[in-house]
This record gives sequence, structure tokens and C-alpha cells, in this order.
Amino acid sequence: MDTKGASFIGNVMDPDCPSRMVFARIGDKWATLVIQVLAEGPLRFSELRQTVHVVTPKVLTQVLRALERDGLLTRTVFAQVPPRVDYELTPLGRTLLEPLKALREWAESNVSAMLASRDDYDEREDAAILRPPGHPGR
Amino acid sequence: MDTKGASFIGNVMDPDCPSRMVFARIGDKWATLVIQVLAEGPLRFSELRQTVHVVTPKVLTQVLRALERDGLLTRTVFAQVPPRVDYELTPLGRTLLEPLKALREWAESNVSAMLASRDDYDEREDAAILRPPGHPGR
DNA sequence: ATACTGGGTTACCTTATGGATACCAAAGGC
DNA sequence: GCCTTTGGTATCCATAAGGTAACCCAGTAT
Repeated sequence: MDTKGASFIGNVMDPDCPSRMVFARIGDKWATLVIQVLAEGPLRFSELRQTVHVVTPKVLTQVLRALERDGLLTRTVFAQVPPRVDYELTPLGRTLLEPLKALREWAESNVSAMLASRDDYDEREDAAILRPPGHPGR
Repeated sequence: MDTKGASFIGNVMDPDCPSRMVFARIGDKWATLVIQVLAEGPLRFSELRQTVHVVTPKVLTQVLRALERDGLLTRTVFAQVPPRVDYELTPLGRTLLEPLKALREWAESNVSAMLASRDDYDEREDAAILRPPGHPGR
């Protein structure tokens, strides 16, 4: 499998295909949130922490390093004290914004449907627990 | 926060907003793969295993139950022996196909760029390890 | 009688993820 | 001398995710 050619095209269903790893990365919960937060422009470490909220510095660092490694954002250190580090999407990273936005909008507008479905399902399950003894004792 | 209203709209950046959970689910690695595999029509359990590949029955069951609970697919049991169970996307599940397809296409066509970036990054890291002793012993 | 089938379940164990906490460096202010 | 600030690291620990292997059911085929 030639991963050096610039026009390599993958298949996410093949577990040995690197695009599956890529898909895993861009499907990662933290990564997707960070990318979307950076949509409007560069942010500092502490600003990211506040915007994405709750994430611990360790986790945020891991996510940022991974995204930097994958060429989706750049890390710029300013020689100041106290230090200042800006994170900014690369052009490649920016191309992810459209697909992620679609997914996000789906999520935000279909919450109710999914939560309602969960309630239904759980009620059905609760009822099933009470069903007559069709259930052989293991 | 009213999650009963049919037109509730969420915000994925709010860690307390249920849409964040939704986003986590539809960003889940296995879930996204399963949904895409079901794009072409209903499949049986064993067909799903073969197509998504490598996933163990336990994990596949978990993923399918979660997706069923969230109303993204239906599970139909045929009263046969040996049993036959079909999984099929609901209309709601089908609305996810478009956004997921975009993401998948992004992944499949940007693998090379990401892998190249990783190579660069790792080489820079390797070089950094050899840098002069600027590095205070902990 | 036994084996085979499909769609699981269960128990057990390992690994990955992520949270809490503490700490550090370097320059400037008090 | 000590505190403050920012952008992290280091360490430890708890939970979650996921893999392995064995087993189950019920009918049909051998």
C-alpha cells in the first residue's frame, strides 16, 4: 500500500487502511470540538480551555499535539513572559469545517428526536423486565 | 432545559447540553461505520460483522443496541431457526448519511496529506531529541 | 445422538482514556 | 524574597472500551 503518493485514496471500511485512522481522528470527540472552536480564528491555550470547557490541560495538550501532528492546526509560541501560544487551523484543517458543521447542525437539531427515542426504548425495556416468566433461570 | 419540546436546539460546546452526547454518539467510530454500511439497505448481524470487519460480536451488539435506542436503526427479528435479524436505518438514521458521507470522503481523500504531515512532525521530533542539552534534568 | 447454524450473552482480563492534583519555568511587580 | 501569570508536565488513579473464549437456544440435517 503506497502511502507516499499524493493522490492516494483510502477506504474507511478496510481496517488496515490508514484512512480508517484518519476517520477515527476526525471523529474524535475532543478533536472535532477543538476544530470547530478554532473556526473563527486563532486562540490561546487558555481560551481553548474556557471555550471547549471542562477539558483538563493534559487532555487538551494531547488533542492539540495530535491535531498539530496531523497538519490540521499550527502551534505558534511567542517569546514572551508569561508565555503566549496560539493555535490556528491550517488550510487543511479549515477544509474540515464544512463537513463538521453539517454534522454539528445535525446533532443540534436532532437532539429531541434522539432523546425521545431513548425514552421510548427505555420504557419498553423497563416493561420487558416485568414480563411473565418466559425467561429460563440461567 | 426542556428536552421534551420537539424543536429544541442544542449547543455542542455546552458540556451539559444533551446535543454534546448526541455529537459523541454520531462521532463514534463504530457507529459511523455501521451507519454507512447500512446505507445500501438492511443487513443481518453476520453481514455487518463481515463488512465492518474485525469487530467482535460483543462490540457490534453494543453499537447496534445504542443506535437502535437512539432511533437511528431498527432491529427486526424473524421467527426462524436459525434466527435471522435484520438491521435497517430509520428515516432519521438516513438523514445522517449525507453528513457522514462528506466526512468519509474527506478522510479518504486527505489520508496522504495527513500521513505526510505525521512523517514530517515525527522527523522533527526525532531531531529535537538530539538537540543540545537545553533540557533540565527534572 | 450429535453437529451445525445464526445471533447473540456472559465472564474475565487488558488496554486506552481521561480526571485530579501537584508542580515547574521565567520575567516583572511589590 | 515572594507572588502572579501562562502554558504546560508528571504522577497517580478510576473508569470505560474493547478483546478472548466459552456457552446458549432451537430446529434441522446427518
